Amino acid sequence: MGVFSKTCEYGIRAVLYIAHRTTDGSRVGIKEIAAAVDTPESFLAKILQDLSRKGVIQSIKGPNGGFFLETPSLQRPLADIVKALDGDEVFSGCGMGLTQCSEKNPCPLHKEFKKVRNQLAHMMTTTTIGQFNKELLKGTLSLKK
Amino acid sequence: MGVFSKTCEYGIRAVLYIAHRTTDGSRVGIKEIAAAVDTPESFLAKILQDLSRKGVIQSIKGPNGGFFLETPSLQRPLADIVKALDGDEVFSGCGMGLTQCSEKNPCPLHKEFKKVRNQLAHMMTTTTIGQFNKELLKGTLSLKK
DNA sequence: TTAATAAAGGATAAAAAGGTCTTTATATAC
DNA sequence: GTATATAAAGACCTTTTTATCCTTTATTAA
Repeated sequence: MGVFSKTCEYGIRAVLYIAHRTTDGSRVGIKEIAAAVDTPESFLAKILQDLSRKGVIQSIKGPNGGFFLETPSLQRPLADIVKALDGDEVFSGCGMGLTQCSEKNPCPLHKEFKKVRNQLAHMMTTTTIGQFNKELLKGTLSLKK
Repeated sequence: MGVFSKTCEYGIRAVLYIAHRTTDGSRVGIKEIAAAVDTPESFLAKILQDLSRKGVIQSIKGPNGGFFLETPSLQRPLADIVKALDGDEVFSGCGMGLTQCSEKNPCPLHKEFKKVRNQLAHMMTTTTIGQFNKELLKGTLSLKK
């Protein structure tokens, strides 16, 4: 088990792919996306459908349709993808699974785990969906395997 | 989904409980442990059985038997519990699920995610199983709910 | 208006995680 | 030895996650 679910891993990869492939208002189809980020096509379709319903990405049906990102969407943090797919437990939950864990009623790991959580949250909220576009176009960053 | 699996969350809580309850060579039974850390009893039994087989904790059957920790076990890092139950993907895996992700073939998050991972790994390898015993005895730290 | 295209939606299946129960093995006390 | 207490082991069951497939709906273009 990684930090994020498979659903979320696939989602992040797909959204970053869509971001750098559609800067010009064009759209990209599920087949191409799934191949490019190496995920099961119909499972990814469900995930993108979900992200589209939640407004993280945009989509249009029919010929020349597909998935794309409106310009403002490129400024959104990656954390939005995670929250949409996995919820925000990973950013706020107790490391040992205690629901009542807090400053007043801390678990043994509370203080230290909070630092890690916060660093993860900070990283995912300051990183935007669009910020890797140049490097993805250059091919210096990978989205598959 | 949190950072660790339920199995692992339960395991950590149980081991810390055993640690502070058995410093004098005594043992503690599954019933008491499960109640104290608020987990399903027979599921926790499986988890402790696994940790015992792997040498993270010790156990003895029969009357006055139960789970306990040999003195050296108290010095082991919490990371050992995580590795035994969840493997070490959480400490070393790619944030986006790429198996080939590396310095030479990095995913977009590689550099930043590595910092988070390393902080988590550092925290869990420098924290020992026995280090919370005093506070647990005092009752200033919580292991349930 | 029709045909083609592509995502949305729904039903289902397979695999993994989470959880329960019963039996067996082992240690202790009498 | 016998009875008893306790963890180990194994067989199950349930829920969630991961995954597939088929039908419907929306859009476009001819």
